[in-house]
Amino acid sequence: MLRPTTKDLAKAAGVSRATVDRVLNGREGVKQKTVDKVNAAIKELGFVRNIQAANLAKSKRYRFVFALPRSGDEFLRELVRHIEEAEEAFATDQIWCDVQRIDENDPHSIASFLASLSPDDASGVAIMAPESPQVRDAIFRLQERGVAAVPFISDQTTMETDSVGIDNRAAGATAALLLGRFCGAANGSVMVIAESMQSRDSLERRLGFDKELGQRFPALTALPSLETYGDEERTESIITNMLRANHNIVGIYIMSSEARVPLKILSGLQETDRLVRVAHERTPFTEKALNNGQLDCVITQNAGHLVRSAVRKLKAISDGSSTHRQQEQIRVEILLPTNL
Amino acid sequence: MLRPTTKDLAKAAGVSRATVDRVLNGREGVKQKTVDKVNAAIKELGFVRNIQAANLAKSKRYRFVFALPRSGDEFLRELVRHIEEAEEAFATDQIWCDVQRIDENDPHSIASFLASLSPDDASGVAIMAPESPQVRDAIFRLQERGVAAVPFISDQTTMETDSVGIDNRAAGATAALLLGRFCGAANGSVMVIAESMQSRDSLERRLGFDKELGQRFPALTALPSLETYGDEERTESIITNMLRANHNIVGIYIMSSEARVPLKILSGLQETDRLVRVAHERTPFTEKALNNGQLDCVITQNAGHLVRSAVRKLKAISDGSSTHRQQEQIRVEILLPTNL
DNA sequence: AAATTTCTGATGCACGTGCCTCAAAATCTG
DNA sequence: CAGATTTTGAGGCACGTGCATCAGAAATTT
Repeated sequence: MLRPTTKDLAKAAGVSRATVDRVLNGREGVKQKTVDKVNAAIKELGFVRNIQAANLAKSKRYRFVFALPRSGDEFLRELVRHIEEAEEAFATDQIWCDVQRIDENDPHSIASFLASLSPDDASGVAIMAPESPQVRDAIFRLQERGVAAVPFISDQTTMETDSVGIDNRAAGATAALLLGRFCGAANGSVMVIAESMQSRDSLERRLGFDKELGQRFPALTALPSLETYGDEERTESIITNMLRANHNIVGIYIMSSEARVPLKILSGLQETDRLVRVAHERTPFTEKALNNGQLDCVITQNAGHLVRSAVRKLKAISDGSSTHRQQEQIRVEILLPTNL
Repeated sequence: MLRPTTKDLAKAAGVSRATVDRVLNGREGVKQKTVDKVNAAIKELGFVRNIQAANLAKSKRYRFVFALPRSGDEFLRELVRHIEEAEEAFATDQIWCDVQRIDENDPHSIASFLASLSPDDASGVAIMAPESPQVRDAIFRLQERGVAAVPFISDQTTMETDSVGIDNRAAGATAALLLGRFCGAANGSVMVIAESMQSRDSLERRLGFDKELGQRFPALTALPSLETYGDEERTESIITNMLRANHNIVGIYIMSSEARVPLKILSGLQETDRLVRVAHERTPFTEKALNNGQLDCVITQNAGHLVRSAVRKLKAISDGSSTHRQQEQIRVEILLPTNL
């Protein structure tokens, strides 16, 4: 019933607690033979280090930094809110969380920010920034210095196992499937609106979307992606132009994580009522849009889960333990007016 | 940067650590005035009890029992799997989990099982059983004895705030919305299959389903619920009879949490290919069915989340702390072949 | 065999809290 | 005011682990 302690381990291995301690914490000056004996005992007894007690002894505290883009609209605000909530929820685990804004389009400044972090400032960092060689290198050097790091929401190919976020191809495919089915038997074309096609996330969503739409709904054609660059005027003009040029549009897929502006523009236009509209990310705005029928469906990743998963992953890396895969997989969620 | 300790509290309140301790742990023999002083200091310093250290001192271990129905098919198996996984994941928190099978239709035996639990055996129980006066009373007495208890998946009206599970009306409504939209412009009727309409869960799903279908899809009519009682032969006969009697069926809603048997029977029948099929709960079987097109959509509650949420809730009750609402709300998830 | 080096054991303090005892101080009672 | 009672303080041990020191044992080299 009780978990074995280091004392039990020592007895079982026929060594002293001091030696067990040396082995557990990888200190040198222990014969291989003795190390093996201790490891055998660990296995035999099923010893699990009591991290609470260990942290207490070390008076260890975790400080995790969320490096988030400086720009952004509602989705980002939601993230910050959830980070603050997580800070409270994890308070009993001696975990502090901070948000640090970074210039997502300036790899150099991101890299130098990461370079400035020492293990004393932060036990871990969750980084939301597009992939770039500088950032990738900075992350590696961080890890070498003993600071945990996980890519957050935006992919970094280099470290896929530890990244926190959804499978964007699956998200795109899901959007296609729902949009297609909601269109019924209609045939026509689908407008796709993105913020920018530079990021890997957008590319993957588009890839998944096209593949699924092509396979399952031959009657529907996806139009080329419109890129808003986060500029409201530009958004308005490209959308109206696209609608003018294509009279057979039956659906709209808003791929970017900030849906407010494009959707506002669409709602202002005539004759777009019958269009099936799918967007990404739960925000106060998309919730309202679902409820009043401006959106038919929202594909989202649970912002709270994202944050908590990042925290748990960072803590696990810090502790040198492993998290449970299953728990940390972020699901592609589908939001309808009925399941908000 | 450091969290204040009981020592700091004592100094701030101008009392000794012993008195702080008496106040924190609600021991008597402290003047109200002193209690107030300490509480004021707690607030002022933002003191948060270090539960890890406290548990260490008490050498507290949690044992949580999941009381699950003896009968059941794949969904229940999934639950058990997740409970075992949670046991590992929570090992570092000194938490043990056990599964105890109960006779879900015998309130008396459930009540006597609950009555047999003492705080020494279990720090908390998650109970999956239909509502009944005996069970409700037994739960109350458990709580009085200092054993935490949460209703698990199946509702107990009496203690709604602490229950772990989805909003079944929302689940039913979501099923209706998807089924309706997937049917396109067709009109006809919808077959509804349940295990039994005795349980509150089924009633609520049906309620949500009917309301949504009625409001949004006047062209579709929901037929009366077919009850399988978990009996395969019976299931087969009622389904074939229903199909024979209604030639305008366009969709099927399998409301029970075990979809395997009904769906197997449907697949064996001719002419049911074009029907839109919606079922509940993710299991190896429903996953396969989604992939090969036997099911169009699955409404589910994440079994892993359910289990972990129950554990966290039980622990929080045990600790006398509060969990964060947001995190513990179980979402109505929608599964399509693209987002498995 | 002696000297040196490498390895191991014994011991003790620390972390923050719970819980216990004993004595001292404050308050109340008659 | 004395005596009884309630309230408070001081101190110490425990939980399981990390970390440090020092002495002694074992292995290796000279």
